[in-house]
Amino acid sequence: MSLHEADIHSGAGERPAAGEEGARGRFDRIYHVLRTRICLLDYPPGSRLREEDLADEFGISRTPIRRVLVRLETEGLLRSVHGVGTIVTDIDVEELAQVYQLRVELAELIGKLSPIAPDASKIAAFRGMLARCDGLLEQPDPREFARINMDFFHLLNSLTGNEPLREIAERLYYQTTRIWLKTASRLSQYEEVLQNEITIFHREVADIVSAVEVGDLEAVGHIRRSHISMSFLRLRNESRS
Amino acid sequence: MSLHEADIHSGAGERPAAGEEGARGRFDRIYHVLRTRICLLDYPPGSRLREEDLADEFGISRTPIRRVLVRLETEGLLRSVHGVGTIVTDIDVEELAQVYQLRVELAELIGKLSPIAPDASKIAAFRGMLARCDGLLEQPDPREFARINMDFFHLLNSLTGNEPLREIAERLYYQTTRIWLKTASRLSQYEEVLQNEITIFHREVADIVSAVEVGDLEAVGHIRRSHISMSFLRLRNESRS
DNA sequence: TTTCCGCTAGTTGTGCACATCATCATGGCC
DNA sequence: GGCCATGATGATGTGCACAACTAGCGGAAA
Repeated sequence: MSLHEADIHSGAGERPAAGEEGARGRFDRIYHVLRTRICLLDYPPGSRLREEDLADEFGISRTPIRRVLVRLETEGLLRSVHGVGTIVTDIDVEELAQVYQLRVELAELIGKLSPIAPDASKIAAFRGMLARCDGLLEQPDPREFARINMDFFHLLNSLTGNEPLREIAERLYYQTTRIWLKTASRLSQYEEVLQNEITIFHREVADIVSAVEVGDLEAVGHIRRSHISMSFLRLRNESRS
Repeated sequence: MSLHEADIHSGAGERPAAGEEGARGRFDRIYHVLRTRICLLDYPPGSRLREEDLADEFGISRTPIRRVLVRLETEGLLRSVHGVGTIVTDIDVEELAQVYQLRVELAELIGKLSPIAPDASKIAAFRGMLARCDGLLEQPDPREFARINMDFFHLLNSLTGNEPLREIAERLYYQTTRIWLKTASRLSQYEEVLQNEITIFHREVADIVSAVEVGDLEAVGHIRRSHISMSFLRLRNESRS
């Protein structure tokens, strides 16, 4: 039944052979590239993605590109309209309130459902994240901030062994993460807000690293929960001003 | 923004025109049909779905069918392998333990996140569900049991206004609902188990209807939570015997 | 001047032919 | 007699041409 076992054949690799990649690997690669572009606002909300352009860029035809776009559409990041185009969904703070509510609840579950006790290398990864935050604090940059935030999320997500939970938390994260860059870039006191946000994020990372070091994953969940909640409230207040 | 409003034009409908359906409507229709077939074991685990057969059945080509299959694959109900076919995923009680854990937690959230106070028609729908359970109790049938269970889930899901939660809960539900029919059909004491399970389900519905009638949606969540949890434990015990 | 009709350009959706891949049967070689 | 190679077969994946559809522009009529 299980087709998952790696086939150990005789000579040259018939499988993805180190350098190559199968159809599934290419799908994942393009999917992640496009998702990152959307969340870093390389494709701003409302902009159009021409299927043929993407096909040319990745050196394939429209067909496999469409698979990726369909996936991104089900995730809520795109919307394809017949005869019009494939446009990046616009997002609004109020519309994301429900997603944030759900993320708050799920954050706590990460420390409760099948928690994975972090080993030495994982703890090292957390400390490395803290170091990146130090650098960010000295040299603030919104794009780099978004990237670190993303990497930190994946690291946190790896603390639970519950795969469905990981998948869902990831999906919700990518539905909401754009909103900060979008609203912040339109604020007048942009520099101040960025610096402030980075400072708060640095504290969150420091707190969580402390909790990880002593192996208290439930505490990680609580810290994370409160920070997601507060982050949303700040966002809401800023967008109303 | 909202394209959801029904267009009230002059004469003959330019939109889906009552009888017709757009590409998106057809997608949903076929998607639901196939999902139901999978969950009712019309397509048993391990069986193969030929894209061309499906294309012929629905009177279209392989292309739009593939969209549906890709979706069902991301939901975890199918698995397409190049050169082999698209096969219905096989499921195992132990593998679903994590999904059940998550469903247990989410069940409680339905009563907490943006609960919708049920109006008269909704309460009537719940009572109708109870009536269907009465009928089922007198004339046990596994397939009908699965159908009622499905409808009851959707009714419960409509009690929360949190759309992301509804979507996720639905996805997890359809990942797990097949397992009961599959394991039960292989038991020796099939009739007894079915009768017992229906009796318990009838109690659950009665309890929840009572809670809905007094408008206590948090209680609904708690009842639902405990029943999902116990249902999984029974399943696990039965499959081990 | 304004409004409405229709045309054109451009995009996604669909159908079909072919490429790619895995499985299985078959036959020759050791 | 057993084993490996090889081709036939049938499935999904890909590329391409065309259909369906929308938005915008332009011109003619009221």
